[in-house]
Amino acid sequence: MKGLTLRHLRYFTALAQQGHFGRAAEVCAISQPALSVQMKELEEIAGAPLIERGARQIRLTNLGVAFAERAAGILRSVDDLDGFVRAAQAPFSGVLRIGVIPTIAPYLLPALIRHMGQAYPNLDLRPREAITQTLIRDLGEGRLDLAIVALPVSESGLHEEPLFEEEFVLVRPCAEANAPVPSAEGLLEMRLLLLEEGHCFRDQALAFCTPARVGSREFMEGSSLTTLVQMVGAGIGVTLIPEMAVATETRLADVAVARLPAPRPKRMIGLVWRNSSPMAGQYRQIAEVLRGFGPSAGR
Amino acid sequence: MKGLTLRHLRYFTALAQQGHFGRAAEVCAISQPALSVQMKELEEIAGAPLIERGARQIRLTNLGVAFAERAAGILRSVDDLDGFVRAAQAPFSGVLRIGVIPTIAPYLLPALIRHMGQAYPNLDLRPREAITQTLIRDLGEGRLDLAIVALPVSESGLHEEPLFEEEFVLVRPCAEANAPVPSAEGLLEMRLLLLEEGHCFRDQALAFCTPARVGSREFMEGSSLTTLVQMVGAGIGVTLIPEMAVATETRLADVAVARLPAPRPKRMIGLVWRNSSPMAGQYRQIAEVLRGFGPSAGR
DNA sequence: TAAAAATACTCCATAGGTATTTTAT
DNA sequence: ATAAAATACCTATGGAGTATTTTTA
Repeated sequence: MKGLTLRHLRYFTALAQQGHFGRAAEVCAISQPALSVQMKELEEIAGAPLIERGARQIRLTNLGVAFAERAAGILRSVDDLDGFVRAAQAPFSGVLRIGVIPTIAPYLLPALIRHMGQAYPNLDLRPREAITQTLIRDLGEGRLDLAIVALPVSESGLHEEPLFEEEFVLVRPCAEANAPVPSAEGLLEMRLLLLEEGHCFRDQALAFCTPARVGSREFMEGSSLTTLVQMVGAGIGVTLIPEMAVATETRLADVAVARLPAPRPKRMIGLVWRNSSPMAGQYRQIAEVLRGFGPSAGR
Repeated sequence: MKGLTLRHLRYFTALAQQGHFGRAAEVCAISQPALSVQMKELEEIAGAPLIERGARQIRLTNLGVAFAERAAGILRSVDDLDGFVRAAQAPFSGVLRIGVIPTIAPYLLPALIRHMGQAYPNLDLRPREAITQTLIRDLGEGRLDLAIVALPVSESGLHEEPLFEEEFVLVRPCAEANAPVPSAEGLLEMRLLLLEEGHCFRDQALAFCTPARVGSREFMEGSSLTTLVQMVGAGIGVTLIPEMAVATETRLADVAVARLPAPRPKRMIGLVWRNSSPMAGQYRQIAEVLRGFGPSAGR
């Protein structure tokens, strides 16, 4: 069918419906000769007679009738594209693959999923939890649309949209609840429990202590904040956790939470996308929604 | 989707596969700028971003991916049209609606259907039995492709293709088997059994007797040749039947068959189609096949 | 700086218009 | 003679080419 165009099909289906070149041409808003030429061309392309031409009236051949049905089906699919795009184009609709770091995901995602599911039933939200490195790589390679991580990521080609700042708090065994809050240097004297390598929060917590030279000291490591807090509850040491994790993690643990002295440790949480993405406008709207879920909301 | 063309979809699916304007353009056998312009136009028509443009590589948006899938489906349907037409175009294939008069159908159709079904398995033969008047009307109005009737029909717009001549024979009770064969005039002295009004064969049989002035005589009437022959067997009268009916109708009846004296009554059986039909070539081939089923074959 | 897409322009193929002829009833 | 489609011819839109600029990594 080399050279076949949708125009041919549109005109032909009109002709099939009207059974008359003049009227069909009118329907197509073209002149009768123009339609005549196009139909002749169509039969040439198809390599088969589709139209039975009589002087007073025309009619389709059996093949023409079948062809017209198929053509109508194709045109329907084409016209459906329009509605399809419009539906997908509606804000907060379609697939949205979003990655979140493990020290945010458990505290943000439940509320986010609940909220988005109710507010935007046409949005197919697909969250994933992974460490920053993985998220950034997947984002860059197109396997994610958005990532919620701690800024900065400083990856070329990615846009960073700040969402909110999040402070870190000290978690101690209950027994020490009334002891004075240690300084950054003092923290290193205690047994500090940290997340395992790869988690950005590990580095962020360590950064707070760095002024006092971390050196080669050994720390207990855990693979989740829950683990760390439970270990603190067992009296094994102390740890830092981000503000948003407090409500969830300290509920069932025998621990005390204390704000640290200035300069308080904190991190900036942000939304990241490829700056080549044409959906930036929508992503900014999503950022606005996310700001409503930040720790400032609870303070 | 005003202005959308198959070209847009073809180029876009190529771009989706290649992920690179230059290579996609090469695949499409056009220049890179040409592709670029078309894709920009496509996004304009779609009213949504489909392509995420980066400096080193491009990638489709989520919508673009979904769009490409749909586009590919449409293109597949379009390309299928080709094979569809080719299959339908093969000689002796597709639907063939053929009408046959009742005094031919029972004797011709079984053999015809058997033969065509074996020889042309792709032919969807749809036979119908009706009187000439009905067949001609349906043929003219496009509800039939072909009709097998007695010629001439002399209907404007219809082509008449003669197939074979068919003589009429006299059917008498067995008891009269050795009586001399009556002349046309003699027939009228006997009780002549005829088909009911509407059957062309009734008129054809009467025409044979007309020289002797049929007048207002009363005839017994039957609705099928089988009925007439059975009545003859019961001694009620005599009748004329067409040559092709002899084998079938006289097998189980107690009757004798005799050829009539010259000028022997006969009729020309022909194949009829709209002379506006572009399938005339194929119909002529079918006429050739039908000639093999005529009475001359059995003589 | 280099690779890739977008833009600018030019040309030509072709869709479509008007006028006319052909065809079949 | 008439209605309808085909043909002839002309115009203008737009698809595609080449050359060039812009962009971003």
